[in-house]
Amino acid sequence: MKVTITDIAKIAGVSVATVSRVINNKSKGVSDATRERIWKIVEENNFQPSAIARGLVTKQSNIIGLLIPNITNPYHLELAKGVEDAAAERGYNTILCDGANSTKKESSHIDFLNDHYVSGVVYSNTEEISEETFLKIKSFSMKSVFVDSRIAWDRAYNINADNKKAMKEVVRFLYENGHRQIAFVGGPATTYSTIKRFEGYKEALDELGIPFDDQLVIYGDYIIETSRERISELLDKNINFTALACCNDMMAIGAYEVFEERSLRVPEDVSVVGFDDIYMAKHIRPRLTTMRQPTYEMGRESADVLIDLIEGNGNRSEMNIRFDTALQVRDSVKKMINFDRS
Amino acid sequence: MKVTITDIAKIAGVSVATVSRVINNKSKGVSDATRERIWKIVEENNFQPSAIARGLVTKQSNIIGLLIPNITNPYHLELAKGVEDAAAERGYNTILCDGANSTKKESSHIDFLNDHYVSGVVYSNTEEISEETFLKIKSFSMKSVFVDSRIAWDRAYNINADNKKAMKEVVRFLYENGHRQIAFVGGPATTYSTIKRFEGYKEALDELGIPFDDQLVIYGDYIIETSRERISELLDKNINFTALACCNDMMAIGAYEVFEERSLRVPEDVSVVGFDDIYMAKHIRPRLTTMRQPTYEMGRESADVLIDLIEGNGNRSEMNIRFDTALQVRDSVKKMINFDRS
DNA sequence: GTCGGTAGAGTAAACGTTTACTCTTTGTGG
DNA sequence: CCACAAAGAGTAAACGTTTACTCTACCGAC
Repeated sequence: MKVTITDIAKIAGVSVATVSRVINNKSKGVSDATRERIWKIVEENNFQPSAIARGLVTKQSNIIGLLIPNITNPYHLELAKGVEDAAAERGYNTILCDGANSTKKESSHIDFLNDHYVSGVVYSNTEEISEETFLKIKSFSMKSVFVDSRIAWDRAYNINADNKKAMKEVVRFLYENGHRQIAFVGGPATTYSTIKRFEGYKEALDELGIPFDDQLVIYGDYIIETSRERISELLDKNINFTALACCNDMMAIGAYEVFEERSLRVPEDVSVVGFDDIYMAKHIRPRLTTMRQPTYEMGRESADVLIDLIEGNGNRSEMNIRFDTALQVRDSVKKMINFDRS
Repeated sequence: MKVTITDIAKIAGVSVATVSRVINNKSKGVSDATRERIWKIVEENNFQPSAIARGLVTKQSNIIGLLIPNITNPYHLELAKGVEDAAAERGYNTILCDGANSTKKESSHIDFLNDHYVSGVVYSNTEEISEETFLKIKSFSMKSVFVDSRIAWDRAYNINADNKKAMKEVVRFLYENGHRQIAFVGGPATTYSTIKRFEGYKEALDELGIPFDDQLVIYGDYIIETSRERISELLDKNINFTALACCNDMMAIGAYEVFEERSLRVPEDVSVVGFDDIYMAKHIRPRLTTMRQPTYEMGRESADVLIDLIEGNGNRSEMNIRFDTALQVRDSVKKMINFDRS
């Protein structure tokens, strides 16, 4: 049988209220002597207050939720680690929910979190969030922070990498290495990160005086398989390009595979740049040149912002937090002889 | 304000008990007419019973926990997906806890799960579990299932691949391809899976008449980095070997990298076999030949066994469940000219 | 016509906390 | 020495369910 606060009170010969005050570190209402005595008894009996009972009255749980679209993408995992670590440091537990790109699952996860009085939730890359789900989020009392998204809601904090700037940098880098025909491999076209990165791509092209060719723009799904399909199709159309700017590393891996099947060498025949810098990027061959996002840090920041919000000490004026990225130059881009340079 | 069972009762003009009977699908005590009427009201107001309040009285949560040592290993993720899917199908939610190889974290996770009346937990590969933690597990009322472990406890269900047989097969395969000097790259030497695989390695050697050389046995940590170190050391000692039998794919990836640094080609100069068949195994180059575990299925089975246990309909006589593995032959093993064959 | 059984429904306790309110004792300033 | 504040501690309601027990009405068998 589990030991309860009543048991402790009985042993100590005090009321439950006093025990409650002690274990919650309320500064008032109990003498130092009693306090110490109770702590001792608590420890001797290793009493753990029931999170459930407490939750029932406080309507708080010291739990935050984290909703990610797809657990198999290492990017989200690193984010999750960041969220978890930062939350743990502040005394919160994290419940990881894998939305698995399914609206139904997503919705049921949110219900679950709400039922359990989860104090807040971090939504990652949930661009495709359904109207119904969003209504729920708004009506529930859980605080919300959005990563890799841009939610038009005055109570939504948004945390993103500086996607536009990052992709501009990728294109410039490619340009400086002599590439002029650069294809853009996006995630879903409705996704905030992809939209922003496309803007960067286009803007860089403009600034560099490279004509935009919409045949060089394809959209995948942030996963290997669809990337393979799209790139195969691109190849089938016999459109010339010397480099690929991918919106994440998984799609770059897909590209590697297609090129291998077609006996095209990376980077000799075609250059590839990824995005994210997942763990695997430096372990595949050739090592992937990629735009590193501070994923772990972004996760940490998300949790911090969320918990500030929950605890009401959030006087953050800026609701859109942006992180800088950094290009990791490795072996997947060929330095071409650049005829344009004077 | 959240709508409660009392609200529903008021609207329907019945007692809360009746509403409770309806939403819990109790077969007795309420007429069909009333039942229908209440369901309608429940849906109109989209009432969700508070999991917290319910948990307080039932001491049940319809949640299971999953404790894994290291979330960055894709193997555990696949397991997690299996657990989650199977649990979801039976109406349970899963809380994923990343032990991060830390006893302290592990212990606090268990407390957390217990506090929340989690009905049961799946422990994955927690060989290094501390005495204290184990005492906790035993004393708590949560049901337990262990994957990739072998816990000596009469109430512990153990779920494993047939590790010994699997590793024998790996060695035989290598032998058949002409390899005679086969190094064994284990995880932590105390780990059940590594112990069993080592047994298989040794037994295969015996049966094939290959003398055992303990210099060819090294132990890593199931992660890339330590594998690199250990294999570097092995190479430094100038001990001859033509093939590596690794206890997981991550360590095989580590091997690839060391060999590359030393300008050794896989498989021309040295062959590598992995274990697990993680997602990445077919995406690295050369494609990794590896012993596939039905990881996802094992996750599903774990959840199923656990929930049977929880719901008390578990008349499983066999407490040790074993899964078969299957060798995935790809490109990392060289077929040597085999002088031994007649 | 009475008795017993049963279906439908209500009553209230219980789960383990937190917390607003109350009570008692002690200390302090004038 | 009195009035009053403050510190220490207790009382009991509340949180939203489930469930054992009770009650009523109706029906059928004898």
